[in-house]
Amino acid sequence: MKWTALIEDVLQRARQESGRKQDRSRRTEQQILDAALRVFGRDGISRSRIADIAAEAGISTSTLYEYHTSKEDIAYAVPTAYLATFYEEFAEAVAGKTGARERIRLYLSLIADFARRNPEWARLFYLEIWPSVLVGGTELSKSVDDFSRILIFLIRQGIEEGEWSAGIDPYETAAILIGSLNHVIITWLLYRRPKNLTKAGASVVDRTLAMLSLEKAEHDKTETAKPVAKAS
Amino acid sequence: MKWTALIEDVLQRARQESGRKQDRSRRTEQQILDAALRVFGRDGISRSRIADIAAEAGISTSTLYEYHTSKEDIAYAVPTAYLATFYEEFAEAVAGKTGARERIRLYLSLIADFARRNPEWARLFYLEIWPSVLVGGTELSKSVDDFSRILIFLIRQGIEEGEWSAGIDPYETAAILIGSLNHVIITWLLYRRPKNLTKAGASVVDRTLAMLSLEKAEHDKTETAKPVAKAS
Amino acid sequence: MKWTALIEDVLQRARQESGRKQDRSRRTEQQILDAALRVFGRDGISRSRIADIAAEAGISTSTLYEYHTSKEDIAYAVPTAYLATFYEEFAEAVAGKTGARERIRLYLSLIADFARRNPEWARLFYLEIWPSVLVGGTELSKSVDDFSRILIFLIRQGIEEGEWSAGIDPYETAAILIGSLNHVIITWLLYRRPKNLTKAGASVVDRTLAMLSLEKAEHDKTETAKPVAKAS
Amino acid sequence: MKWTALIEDVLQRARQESGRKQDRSRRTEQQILDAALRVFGRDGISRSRIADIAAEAGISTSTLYEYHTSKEDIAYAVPTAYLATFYEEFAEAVAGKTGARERIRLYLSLIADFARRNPEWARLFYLEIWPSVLVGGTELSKSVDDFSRILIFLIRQGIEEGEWSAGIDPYETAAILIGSLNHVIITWLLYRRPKNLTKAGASVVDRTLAMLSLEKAEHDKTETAKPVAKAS
DNA sequence: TATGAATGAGTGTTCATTCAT
DNA sequence: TATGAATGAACACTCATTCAT
Repeated sequence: MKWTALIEDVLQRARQESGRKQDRSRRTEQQILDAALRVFGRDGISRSRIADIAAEAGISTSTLYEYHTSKEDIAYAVPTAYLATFYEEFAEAVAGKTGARERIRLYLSLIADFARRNPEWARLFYLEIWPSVLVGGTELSKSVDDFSRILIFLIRQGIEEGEWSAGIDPYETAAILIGSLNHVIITWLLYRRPKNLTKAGASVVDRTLAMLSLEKAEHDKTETAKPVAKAS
Repeated sequence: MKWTALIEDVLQRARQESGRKQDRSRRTEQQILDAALRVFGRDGISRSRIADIAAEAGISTSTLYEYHTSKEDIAYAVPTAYLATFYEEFAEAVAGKTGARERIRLYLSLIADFARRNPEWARLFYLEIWPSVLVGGTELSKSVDDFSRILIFLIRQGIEEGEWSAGIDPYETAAILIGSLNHVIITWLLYRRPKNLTKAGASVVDRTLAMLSLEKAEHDKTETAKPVAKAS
Repeated sequence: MKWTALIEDVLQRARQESGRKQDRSRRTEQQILDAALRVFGRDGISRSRIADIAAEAGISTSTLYEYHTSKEDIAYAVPTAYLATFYEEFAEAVAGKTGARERIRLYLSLIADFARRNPEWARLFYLEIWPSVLVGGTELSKSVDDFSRILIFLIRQGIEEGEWSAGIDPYETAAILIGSLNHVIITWLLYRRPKNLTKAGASVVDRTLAMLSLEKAEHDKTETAKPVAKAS
Repeated sequence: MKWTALIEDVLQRARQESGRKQDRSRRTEQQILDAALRVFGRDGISRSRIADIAAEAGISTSTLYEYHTSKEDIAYAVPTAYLATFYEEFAEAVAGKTGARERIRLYLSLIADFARRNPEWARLFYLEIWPSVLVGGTELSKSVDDFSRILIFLIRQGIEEGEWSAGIDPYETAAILIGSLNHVIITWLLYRRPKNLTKAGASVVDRTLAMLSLEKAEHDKTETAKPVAKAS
């Protein structure tokens, strides 16, 4: 699969037209999502009451049920909507970039920056949604999986481009890149430290990427050494 | 603070033996914790019902209240108990090791292995407890913090021992080490992949440690290069 | 009151044409009644939702309210409409018949046959409407009462015609005739047994009527016997 | 199957030990059933609120749920309990009777009398439960079926005893006997007429039984006539 | 120590009905 | 005439927790 095709695919999954046409509906829907995010972020999903969400959205409980069939449904709709925005942002920003390394750099930095700009969503996503993607099969869980999918794709691309060693496990590399970043983000969400998440995110991304380059260099050295040894 | 003092401190906090003396009580208490772990792991903390835990433990709900004052109390007791076991195991195993690098290696590998041996607890800990350490101030949250504390301590020690660059941020290094490992563990919890967690854990630990060494080497080169450059 | 007057009266009450003139309205009204019958028959009145009825009728819920003021209103309109049809059918068919016995025979047989031809309505009528005619005073409840009224009238007529004993209670006789038939109909509705309701209905009607005749004969014998006894 | 075996079977199905042992429980259970009967009888099952039942029983809603898992469950428990009582009463009373005719007479008369003595239950049973035995498979629906089963059994026995014609359909005969009686009972429930249900019930039972005897006599005559005709 | 019984406070969800367009 | 949108009033059911024995 090509890069453009992958992005298209991801975008398509993320964009979920609500089917509603009328203007009023659209506005209400947005109000609900905003309200839900605020309430979920404040109380946590399980402790949130839909009555609160409705009140926060300025509508009645029953109206909320006109838009979402259950509490669970809302709990999924919120991250889904934001995920879509994130992927849109990324798709736009990545257009100018070539080379796997640069793309990964952009991707991971954007993740951190997006979390900083949407802290309530990030809290919800990293502390509640992600851990419970257990409930597989949902559209959402696929969208979450896309997170890794993109990274894995780019790592493989980087290997092809000779950026990183061919011998390494892409999944492990992905774990290092995204795991490190996640840890920084989660720490920020829990303790608001380090102060500047965007900077800290970029820093850890640059560092891990640099380490991967060093690893490649080291690897190349060893590889080259062997033939020489044989030749002698 | 010295290493031994740190470990002592951590152990002390973790060991929170409940004052129960009688044998029967102890057995019942253990049954409760086992049952709670199973139920929490299966249904998630918020969806678990204490009636279920009591049933699983083979006692009546009211009896359960003789041992724990509330649901929250149980939710804390379970991870606490395991955390204590983990720290005990680590304290024992680390006794023979010297050098920050070796200790970190042991520490992180043991984390992965412990998760593999106690998957239900790991599920609970990584997907529920950790993300919600929000509720700060508790003894538990301190025990969880000890996780990072030990690592940070060892990284600092490593820096002192000249193992890693002095210029780096220990917290970022910790984020890389533990974030990578966590990601591997969580992936395993959610998808049971990679198959062998102990091996995969050790692998990612070795790799990140190796990368840190390369980083140090690179750093040293640059540092040494400069004076040379100046000298020229 | 004369037979023709009774029938006229019954017909008039049953025919409660709604004032709608326009063609489209009429068609929609019919669609609503059909839909309501289907939904009521399927889910039972109390568990039916008007949203379902509207959907089944292919219109919006709000449109349904243009035709009926409430759920109760629909619940009455459906049986009323069918009851009217039934009485029309009966009025037409009975025109050629003379004699109370023949008329009763026709009446009861038609009841069974009508139920067979309109099983959904029958289900609604026998299992929901009839039992709850509790809510008296309505036009509908009067129409339901007409059911018995007609029968009672004919039984009295039969007594006058010397068909049955004068000493018997017409209400009890009616209970026997219609109770037996109802039981057959209800059994059919619940278990679809006997297979052929029209036949089974006719059979039980004929049998009960025959039994009434035997009773009359027996009665006459006893009555005649007595004077004879006295004479001796 | 023998008569005694049939009765045993019916009784066993009807008697449903609640499993509760303690005295307080038993009393509460009874209070619930009494309250439910009152409320159901007053408002109809679907319009009854369990909060009302609980209040009527002098307990809290949640306590009610300790005894019954759902509203439906209560709706079944009430008629079931009374049905059990009825079968007990019948079993005791029938002990002294021999002969199918006498037994049927007792059976049907007892049905009417039982309805008179328990009018709230009768209202519930005849106007709500019976019509909706649709929901088959329940223990209750079997207990309801036992109603007919007993009658059919006795009719067959009567045929064997030469009480009634062998040529007739027992199910139709049952429909006549029980349908007539039901109609009388339902009329009484709806309009409180005739005043004395016990008497009216006994009357219609006696009359239908008498009619069946006349039918048999008539049948015998015809049967005997034929051979004679042949002999000539 | 153990438990059967009881409960208060809560909450997600339904549905008939109205209203502005 | 038709309907999309909105809602108030209910209501069944849950569950952590207490208390008398």
